[in-house]
Amino acid sequence: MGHAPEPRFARVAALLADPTRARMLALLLAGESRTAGELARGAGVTPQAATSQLAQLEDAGLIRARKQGRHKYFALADVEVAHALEALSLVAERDDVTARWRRPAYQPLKRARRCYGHLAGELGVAQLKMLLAQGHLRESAEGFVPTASGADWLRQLGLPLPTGGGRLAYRCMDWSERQDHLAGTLATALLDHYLQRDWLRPGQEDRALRVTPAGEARLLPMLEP
Amino acid sequence: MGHAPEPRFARVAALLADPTRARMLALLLAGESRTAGELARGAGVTPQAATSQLAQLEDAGLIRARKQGRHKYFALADVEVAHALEALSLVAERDDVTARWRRPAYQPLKRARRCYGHLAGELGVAQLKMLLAQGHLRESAEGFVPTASGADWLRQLGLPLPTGGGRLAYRCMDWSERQDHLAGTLATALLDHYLQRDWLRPGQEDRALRVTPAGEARLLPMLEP
DNA sequence: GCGACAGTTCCGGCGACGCCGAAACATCGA
DNA sequence: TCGATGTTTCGGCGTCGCCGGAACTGTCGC
Repeated sequence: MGHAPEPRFARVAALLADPTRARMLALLLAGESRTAGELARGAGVTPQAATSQLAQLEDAGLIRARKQGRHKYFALADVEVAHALEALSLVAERDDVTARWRRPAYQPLKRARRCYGHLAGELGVAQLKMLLAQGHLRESAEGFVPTASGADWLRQLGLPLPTGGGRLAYRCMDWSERQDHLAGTLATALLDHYLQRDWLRPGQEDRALRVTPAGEARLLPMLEP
Repeated sequence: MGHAPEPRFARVAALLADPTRARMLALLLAGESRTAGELARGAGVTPQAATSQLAQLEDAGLIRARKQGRHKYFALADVEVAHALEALSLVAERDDVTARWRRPAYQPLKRARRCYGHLAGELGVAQLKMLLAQGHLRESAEGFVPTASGADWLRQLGLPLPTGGGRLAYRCMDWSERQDHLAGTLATALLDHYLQRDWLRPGQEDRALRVTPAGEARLLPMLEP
């Protein structure tokens, strides 16, 4: 035999399989750049080990590096890598979703978290539901487009409509809620806005987002009917 | 430190990382059930090795087994596993798509192949384009719904509208064409129809589908404007 | 029942890969 | 220029998991 070539996806999977690399990627999945040292600490390994793993991820094109002074900042290469990680997570969490997410340690993560720059978790799902229920977004061929009332809503929020840089808005499967949330440049702009207003505050160690008191006052009424 | 748990997706990735398991999954990605022996031969390993790997995949819930006499038939567990494999492939092929698919050995695979039961490759993309261009499908909240003309077209083909058993029709990214093709129970029914009419013929060793002369006469004019 | 075939289990060997310690290299602040 | 901090290179060790040989269980055909 021996005529069967190894499927290409196996190479990528091997890179995601190592716990250290996986932890680093999970950190980067929040959408922010991190330095090599941060990633090393976050993954619980020495800087040498981190260098080695990060080099492999970069060689394979899964992450991109940017040197700045004596720091080296890393980020996911593109949205397709993020999608692959989400798709794998969806399978990995498939079995015992309910049991897993009930554990106290995971409550914040289930509540709200970042998914490659946009909002995910219960809040992310609620946001998309609200935007559709209020008629602020309309389904289109390639995702969503804002309606007139949606443009109003954004203007009232003080947020210009993002231009360029990828698809504006589309569905993204949420692997804790198993429903769709909003992705795209619009979703990213919205989350940035919430963070700037300090309605949500990022955690240090993971992708979780805490709802601040100001956020409770402004965000929750906005999202819940 | 040491507070960081290993992301769950790493476990799944580890299962997809081994070349033997990856080859087996690639075979199953065509959507048909295969026996353990077939998978062993297809992966180029002894039956003992195959048993071990298949057991791991089954324990993790990536594949499902059904015993029948002295044979054991395996299939992917569900569509989410297929999606994860596709998403990984999309990343894996990202770099050198054009170069890779130009190689003669991959031409049939690029031309037409099965993707978890539905048609993919150039033909799959063409099929979706035709259905949309002719107005046979209309975009909806959860995917596509057939229009009146679409129902006519199906009736003319001698194909009843599939009922139940998952979403009817939706987009699925094609990783050789980097465009969408049609997925869902309707897409599966269409491919089954083409295979029954012997317009397409499955390969033995991989997911490729060869276009028969009858298929050239009936299928190509149908799909190309 | 008896051989042939499909699939399974146990076990020893081996290869691959990630980790760390030590030391070098690069950059920043004073 | 000098020390401090961030990142890289190298060598050696430990571990994990895949593979194939041999032997066993269950099923089919006669």
